Amino acid sequence: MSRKPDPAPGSRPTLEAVAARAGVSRATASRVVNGGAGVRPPLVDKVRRAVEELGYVPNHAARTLVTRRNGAVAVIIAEPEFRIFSDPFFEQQVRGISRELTAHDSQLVLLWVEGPGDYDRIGRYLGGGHVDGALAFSVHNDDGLPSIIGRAQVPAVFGGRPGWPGASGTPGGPAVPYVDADNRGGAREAVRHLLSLGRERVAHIAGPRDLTSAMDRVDGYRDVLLDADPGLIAQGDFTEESGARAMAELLARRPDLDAVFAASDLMASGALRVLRERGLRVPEDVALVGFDDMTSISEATDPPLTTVRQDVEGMGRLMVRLLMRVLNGQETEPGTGSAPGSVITPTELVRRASA
Amino acid sequence: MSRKPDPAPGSRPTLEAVAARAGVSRATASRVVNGGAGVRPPLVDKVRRAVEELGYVPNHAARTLVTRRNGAVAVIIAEPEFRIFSDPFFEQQVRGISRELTAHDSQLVLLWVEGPGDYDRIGRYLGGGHVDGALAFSVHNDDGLPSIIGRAQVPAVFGGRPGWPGASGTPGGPAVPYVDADNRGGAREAVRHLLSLGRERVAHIAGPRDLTSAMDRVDGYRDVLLDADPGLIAQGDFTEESGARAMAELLARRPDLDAVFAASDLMASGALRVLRERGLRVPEDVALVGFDDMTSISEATDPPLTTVRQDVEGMGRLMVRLLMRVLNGQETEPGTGSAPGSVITPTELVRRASA
DNA sequence: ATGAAAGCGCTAACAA
DNA sequence: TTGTTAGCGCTTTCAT
Repeated sequence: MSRKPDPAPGSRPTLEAVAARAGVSRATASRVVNGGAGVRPPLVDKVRRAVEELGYVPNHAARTLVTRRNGAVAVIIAEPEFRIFSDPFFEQQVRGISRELTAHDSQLVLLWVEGPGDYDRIGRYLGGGHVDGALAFSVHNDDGLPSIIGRAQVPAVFGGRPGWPGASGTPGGPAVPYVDADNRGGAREAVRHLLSLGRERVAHIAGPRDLTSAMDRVDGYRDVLLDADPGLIAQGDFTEESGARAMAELLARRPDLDAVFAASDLMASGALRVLRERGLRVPEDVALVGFDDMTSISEATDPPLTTVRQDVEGMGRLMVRLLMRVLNGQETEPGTGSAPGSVITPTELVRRASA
Repeated sequence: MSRKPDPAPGSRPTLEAVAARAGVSRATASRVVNGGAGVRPPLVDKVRRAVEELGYVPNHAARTLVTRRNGAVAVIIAEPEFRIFSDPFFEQQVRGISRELTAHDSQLVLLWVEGPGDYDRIGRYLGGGHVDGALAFSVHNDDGLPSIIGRAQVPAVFGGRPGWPGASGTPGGPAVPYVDADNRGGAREAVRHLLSLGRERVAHIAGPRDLTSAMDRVDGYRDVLLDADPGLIAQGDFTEESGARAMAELLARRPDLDAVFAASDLMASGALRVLRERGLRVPEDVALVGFDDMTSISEATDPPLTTVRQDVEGMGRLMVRLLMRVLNGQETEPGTGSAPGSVITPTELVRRASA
């Protein structure tokens, strides 16, 4: 009877069906489905009821096709970080992202990069318009991810200040918006705290050289201790083990040190272990400050760690907000040719017993 | 000049543009883009070149609209499990899923459920046709997720045999395909191993009652020890702490026990701790077998744990394969009205020093 | 306030 | 083998 063949039994109802049932046009049905602004209440009601009865759910692809909005954001996680999901750090950041994305009615599409071999696939995906934007984490400087993202021309926000050129606004490379903690400021605060305690020989256990967060913390240390003996700085890699090694090194070079600022709680706990093995009391003989406030560590050590806290979940949420701002074009205002702004979130010194 | 207005500078080239540039029809261009079967080589070349020069990338939404295929699969993770990402178990399973999905040119969309309040959102998403199917994990019996997925009418595969009715093929509820390890068989093997060692009073530390995997392991234990003293079974919840408590309980009830089969390595390690505190030697006085073979635990204990291994990554991959089979309709063959099959993967006893 | 109609970019019959 | 054409389901001017 009907001109158009009846829909297959398994297929979902379309807007058309809703409109028919409500006795309105597709346009009106669409308006109602999208908020119903400018439609008279009785009609709104009719359509709503039809939607209900038919169990209508908008077809995403069709909508995307015309609106050019996907309602999805990619979160790119490279293997080394994923491994670190055990690291409360990452879990928290992803949780923040997930929550904020939900608040923006967007979905999280997880792109798991296991190696450079996956870059092609990722690039194709990003370029294919599957997602409105991407969230990535600043990994090591030599990482190829940034350029992949750049080529895909997809709006992106980084977690952590990227270390490659262009990130800081170098002409040539586009400025990438990022969200980072105030690592430098936090480090300064940690060191100043140690000085305020009367400590005079404050050592530093630094994180990996190719991580901007680690380097920023060294810079903060140096900001306060302008003329610090280079021998007071030892290199670590953010692991417990490296913290222990670095501590041993420092003790060998400067047995007279009376304070240590470690660039991560994990390294601080390693340092603490060595300190105790050597019979040095914390904080009496050596005061110790960590960084991150990973409570599973900082509250568990004996004594608990004084450390620098960063609001990791908040940083995750901020990444999303920044991205949304870019997506909504609020960054491309005609007057200001300004690049999308990055955000530095404040840190906070958390005093516990170790310093 | 042209009938259609020139595309906006920012927009991506369409198939139309590629076709025009290659001097062919859209249909031919489409054919080439999708493999190029049945198109003569010279044309294929031309089109390929045009694609290259224009940097053409197919529009996903448009393609999905007509093919009704998304190339995306949702992985639904509820908060409690996400937390367990620290659990190598989950990380491995998701890795398996991710790899297999990639092999099938599908994307992983992570749906993170923080609580029952999220069910609506999840249901809407699943129903909206954003994904071709869903992968979920069998959580506790009272979980509402299964029904959400059922209502959304989206093909799904579960990790772990669901505990709710219908899962086992109860009429009324649709049978949900799942992938699970042979928990019962593995448990039997563990207990038989203990018996083969000459042990006569084998106790069991069971996992949570609302987890089918845990209950299956109890069943396996009972299969072998038909007339076991109920006092030889103690209740745990898969945590280290609960394993310790259960061990203490067992020792109080049956000081004469000479073997323990714990339903998880974590609980086994807790039991081990208590055993040693009581001055009991493992395996001399009490032989101990765990389950899971989480090497970070089983290889680290002293003595290392004899345990039952399951191929977790493989199970993840299998979940995807099963789903793909459903998606490709290979399960709906006219003749067989059979429900999509579930898969039970074999386990393997790994002998170390504890038994 | 509502409806008619024009596409969004692509695939898949169907023709040629 | 290639091209023509008809939609997929939706949003959005533009009329009314």
